[in-house]
Amino acid sequence: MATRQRGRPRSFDRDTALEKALRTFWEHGYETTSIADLTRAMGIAAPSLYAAFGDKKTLFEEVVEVYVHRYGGFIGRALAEEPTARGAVGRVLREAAVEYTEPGRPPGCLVINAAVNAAPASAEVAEALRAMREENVRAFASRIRAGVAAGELPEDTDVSALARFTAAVLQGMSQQARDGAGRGELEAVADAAMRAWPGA
Amino acid sequence: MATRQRGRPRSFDRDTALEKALRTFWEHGYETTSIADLTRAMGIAAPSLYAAFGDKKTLFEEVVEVYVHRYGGFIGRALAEEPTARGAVGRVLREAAVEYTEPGRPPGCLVINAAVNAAPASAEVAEALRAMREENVRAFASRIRAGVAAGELPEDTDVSALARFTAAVLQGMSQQARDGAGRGELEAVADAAMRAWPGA
DNA sequence: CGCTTTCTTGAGCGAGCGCTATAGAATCGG
DNA sequence: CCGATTCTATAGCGCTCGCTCAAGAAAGCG
Repeated sequence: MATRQRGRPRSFDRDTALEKALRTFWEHGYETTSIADLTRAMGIAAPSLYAAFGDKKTLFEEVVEVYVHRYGGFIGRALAEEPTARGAVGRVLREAAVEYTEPGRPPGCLVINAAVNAAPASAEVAEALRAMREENVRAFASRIRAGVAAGELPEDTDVSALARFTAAVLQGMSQQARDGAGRGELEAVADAAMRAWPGA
Repeated sequence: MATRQRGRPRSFDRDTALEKALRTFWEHGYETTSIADLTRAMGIAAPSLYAAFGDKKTLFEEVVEVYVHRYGGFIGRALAEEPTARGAVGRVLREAAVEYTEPGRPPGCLVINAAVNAAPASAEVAEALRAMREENVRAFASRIRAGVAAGELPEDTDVSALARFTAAVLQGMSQQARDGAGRGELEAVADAAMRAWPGA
């Protein structure tokens, strides 16, 4: 069919505007980004924003979806592609040092930092990000457990402790990045963390 | 002298009200705590708050001062009292696991978590907390450097990397605590972190 | 008892919040 | 061209924000 669109066409590019919103939320967080901040960054007026993206919470949810796909994929790739658990987690941390300090982007991780301070009205958003962080812990644990099963790591390895430690380091690196730490400093943190692994 | 106070006496206890404000800021953060939240928690009306504590930013500064003295002292004590750098940092992390999950308190650390998401209007407050975190990194580095000088740690120890790693773990532990991690889980993170030390 | 001083209370300021009603502009099918 | 449709732009809704004015209450001093 390809029935042509009726009515007045949209005067802005939806993906471009969404990316602008993403950057704004990434830099300032969910609650501290106002609709006025968004419309300014996106170059559109409020009614256009609401027509194209729904309300603030819905827009943020779409932003998170895009963020995870476009900027958070390195974690899943490292865990899936590296042959050893140690290599996988080491690559996650070292790549995080790069990702979190990439020039031309807000520093740190949106999922980690965008809803740390949330009023009760934003509890759902904060909880959604918290669940994603918890899911990361589970992914680390799953990969480490596979490493134990494969004989790569000792049988008595405390899998969940190592997974939670990895997540804590990642979160610490993200805040350090926001506090101004550079790529080299974060890489040193990542290397230090890997020395905590069994048989280092 | 002891000139008695003239005029109507204050109807609330200043220290008690300040502690209530401290808990509220600790739990919800600087920007996401409103004056209405504070007056409700402190049990006083807005003009009384402003007369006794100044504006919101000034009140927060006093809250931070009390917080550091009352709840943040364990870091300085551990660094000063332990005979070795390794023992000092290990004690900081293990005590943090306890402090950050103490029942009857908001989880995590106010200095680490209260101003992660800050609008430009609160930039000064966010920067003040950032400076305190940076000061912590320097304190860790100083103690570790002393350990190297004392021959406790190898000459080629990367002092600033180990210091920044410690700070990152501490910050990660604080966020994990806010995300619901228990004392035991955080202690496991602390123990894991200490295995990253030279000669572990 | 006044008089002064200090605090409390209630009301409300201007500004910004998330969000939307309304009217006009731009494109379609016919 | 006409009407239907879908977007944009202005303006403003009710609400909350940080903060303060004005009036009254409670204390000490003479």
